[in-house]
Amino acid sequence: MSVAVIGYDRRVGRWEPDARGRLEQAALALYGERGFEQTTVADIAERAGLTERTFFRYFADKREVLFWGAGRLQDSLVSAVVGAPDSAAPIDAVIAALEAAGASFQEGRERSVQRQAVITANAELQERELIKLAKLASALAGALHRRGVREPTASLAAEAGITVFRVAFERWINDTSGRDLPQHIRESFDELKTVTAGR
Amino acid sequence: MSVAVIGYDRRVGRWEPDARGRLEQAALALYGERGFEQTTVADIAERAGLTERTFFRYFADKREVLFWGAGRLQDSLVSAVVGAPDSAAPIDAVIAALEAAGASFQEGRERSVQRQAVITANAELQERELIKLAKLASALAGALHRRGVREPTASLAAEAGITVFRVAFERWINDTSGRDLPQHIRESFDELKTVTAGR
DNA sequence: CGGCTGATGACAGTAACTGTCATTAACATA
DNA sequence: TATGTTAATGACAGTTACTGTCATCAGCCG
Repeated sequence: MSVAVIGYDRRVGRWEPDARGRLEQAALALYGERGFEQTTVADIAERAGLTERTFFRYFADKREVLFWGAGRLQDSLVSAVVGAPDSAAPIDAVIAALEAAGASFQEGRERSVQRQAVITANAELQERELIKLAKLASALAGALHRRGVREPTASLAAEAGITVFRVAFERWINDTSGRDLPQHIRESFDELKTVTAGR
Repeated sequence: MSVAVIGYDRRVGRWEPDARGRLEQAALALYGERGFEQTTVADIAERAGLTERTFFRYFADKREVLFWGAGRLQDSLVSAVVGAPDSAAPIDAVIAALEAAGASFQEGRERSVQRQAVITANAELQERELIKLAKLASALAGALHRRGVREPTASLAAEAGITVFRVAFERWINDTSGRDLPQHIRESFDELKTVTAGR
């Protein structure tokens, strides 16, 4: 049994620690090696030294391994928007929050690139990504409501912000010039302003 | 066998005609009655007097029944954008196309309301809707490219247009004032302009 | 009349996900 | 120390979406 082999002596509790982390690591590795569809949950569980059933105790489905981190991102964005200076216009509060969060992506760019390659190669994963972004937009609209912003202004500012982020993120991933994500966000936002400006 | 019962005498070919239409009708009815998850493909096939296997010959998956019409919408939007006057700014070409397409939704508003209720009640269906809209945005960006618009302007104009459409569509669905979809699109677009305008 | 075609059925198979109960080291408490 | 409780996992059966493959057979065409 690999469970017994892998560092049994170091184990404190009854089981090898960090089951969730091991599952995540196994899944990401396999998705990268063979692709998402070609990886079964049984494969992942086996590599992690666990069973399929345990996988589904930690992740709602096979896709969620790649996305459960989105919750933290959402929380930090929401508090940034809520805590923005009263003087900030809705869209500026949103963009500033995205820039700040974008900065923390900077360090793990290579990881983001690989993750995005897995997602881009699979339609199901793109669907999941889109709904996470939609929830993010919805949460940001809620944060704007807390600032006293009304509809449809709040939704449009939040959705426009997410649009800027998506375009900027894609450009950052494919960027060879070394510009960082916050910078791409600023540029895309400026471009959006230009695009929507009446003549 | 219900196949034999349902108008056997009127049948011209070997089988009851319009298998696809019968499957679609059965699926929409069942999704409305019991909800999407509580409906199995076997249920749908049975009501249509066909087998599960045949369902999957017409629809790639259980969700696609609700979305295969999106292809036509996309085609009409793309040709509207391509055929817009040279003088039209990118975003205006997109919004005009959406308004025109939106007008054709007007007649079947009740149908749209019911369909949207089914989608809103199910996360999987929302995912599919989002990816259809994303493809739409991508196609619109492509249409703008054909007008000589460059990146990131094309993507941003297309995505911003889709954002406007989404917000407008939601408001139209929940509207009690009787304003039509094109009008909601105009209003949302104006609001977006205001939101993104620098002070 | 006979051969071909295309829509469908029959059937077996895979894999994602769920429900349920059993197991057992660790821990708490008497 | 004994004993009951808990929490993480395993075992296992079941459902259902979806796929591959081959059989069927009415209608059409030569």
